[in-house]
Amino acid sequence: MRLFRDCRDDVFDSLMQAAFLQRFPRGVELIRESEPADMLHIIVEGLVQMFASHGGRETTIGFVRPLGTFILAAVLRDQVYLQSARTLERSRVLMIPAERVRSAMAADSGFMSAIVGELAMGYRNTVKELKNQKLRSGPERLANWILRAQRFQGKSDRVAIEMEKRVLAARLGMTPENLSRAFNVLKAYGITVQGAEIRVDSRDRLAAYAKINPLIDDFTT
Amino acid sequence: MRLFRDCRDDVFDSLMQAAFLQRFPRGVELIRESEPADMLHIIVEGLVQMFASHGGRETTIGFVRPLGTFILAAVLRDQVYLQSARTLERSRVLMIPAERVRSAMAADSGFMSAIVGELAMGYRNTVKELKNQKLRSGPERLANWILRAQRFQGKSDRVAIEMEKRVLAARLGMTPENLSRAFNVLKAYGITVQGAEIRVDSRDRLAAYAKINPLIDDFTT
DNA sequence: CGTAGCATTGATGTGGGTCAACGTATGTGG
DNA sequence: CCACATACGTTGACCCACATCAATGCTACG
Repeated sequence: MRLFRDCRDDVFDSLMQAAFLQRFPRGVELIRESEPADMLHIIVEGLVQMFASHGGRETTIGFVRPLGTFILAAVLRDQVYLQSARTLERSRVLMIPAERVRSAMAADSGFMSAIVGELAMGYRNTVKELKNQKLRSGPERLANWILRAQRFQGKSDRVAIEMEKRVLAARLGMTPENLSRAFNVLKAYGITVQGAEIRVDSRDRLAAYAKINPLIDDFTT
Repeated sequence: MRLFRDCRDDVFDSLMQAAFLQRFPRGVELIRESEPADMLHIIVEGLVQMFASHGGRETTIGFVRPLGTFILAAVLRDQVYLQSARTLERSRVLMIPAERVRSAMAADSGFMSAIVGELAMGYRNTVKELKNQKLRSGPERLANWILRAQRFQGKSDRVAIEMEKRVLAARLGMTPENLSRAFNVLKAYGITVQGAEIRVDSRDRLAAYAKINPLIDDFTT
């Protein structure tokens, strides 16, 4: 994977020697905010939700899918986690002790450079997610999600919802009830839902409503 | 400053040779989102607001005060800015060409290490700001701001608002109207406002309402 | 002084959360 | 294989936080 591409062999071995790969069923809390960051997690398979709580409320901060990492920033600063993580699907996670990551970084500037890139990308994705949340309405976020899923899955006018709707709702920062209502709003723009399948009558009409913005939606920049 | 402490002398010289220090009056847009990241900005004096726009709306993402930096992540990835920045006070800003920062990083692992720390801290502060916004109500955010300002300014029961109220409102993620209302809400917890001065009758009552949370409020962790 | 911008207050609108009821699907045990 | 249980999904009613709009008051500076 990208993170280890420029890693020296001995450093890589040292990391892997201390690492372990573990399977988790769905709905498991992998880390909890306020705990010290003792492991770097790399998600190999599945889907993980990052969230935070305060005063009985909870908010979704983002999602990690293969081969993303968390929580790199806490590991690097040797601090507590600011976020919690739970699996949304059966997942496989590679865990590397934080201490090893820090010493590998000190020993191998190629690895450190990769870490910097990964960290910067995570940072930028968080900023994009924040903009998505604060500058768009619920139905707009859904419209953009559909367009992205369609691009990702192929060019058909059918889009499969590959997770439970309640999970999609959380991912889009809304309640399940409001997700239903958001789908109803999008009916006017040629969207129909049948179970786990979405039909897109007119990509153009949907795109006009969604107001695609590369500074929010592009996951490579 | 911390960012250059472990920097090799020749690398530091190379950075400073290409850098320039500039003064800006209040209300100047220093960078604009979607532009390529050509300069790393280090704020030496003053106050800068980071914000983003989309579809006619605008949202505050955070604030930078001395000796913070922006936009490190964009500079490191050689990408466009995702945020815009404007001065909220007269400010002095040190600007270093992005290319120099990247080559200095490649040449000097001490500097790279400092960059990693700065980037991770910025990342974590953004996450805290996001939690502050999404998990607290407006009056709660104000209460926490008052408590922090009080700690910062001294132990008196008077707290000075050192910026225009409209600026404070933006910083707290609300409109000026709602800031007024938030102050009214806090009357019940012993807060009175007189122009630019806040009086805190009982720190304890305010703190109980504010629900201080180190995972949101501490700026060092 | 007078005026322009800032601050406050009130009225109103809206997005989205919450609660409750009902419908629908899925899987399990008799 | 059916019946029921359990969870998920949808819909409607309602509420709350906050934005918006409009009017007025305040203050500061030329």
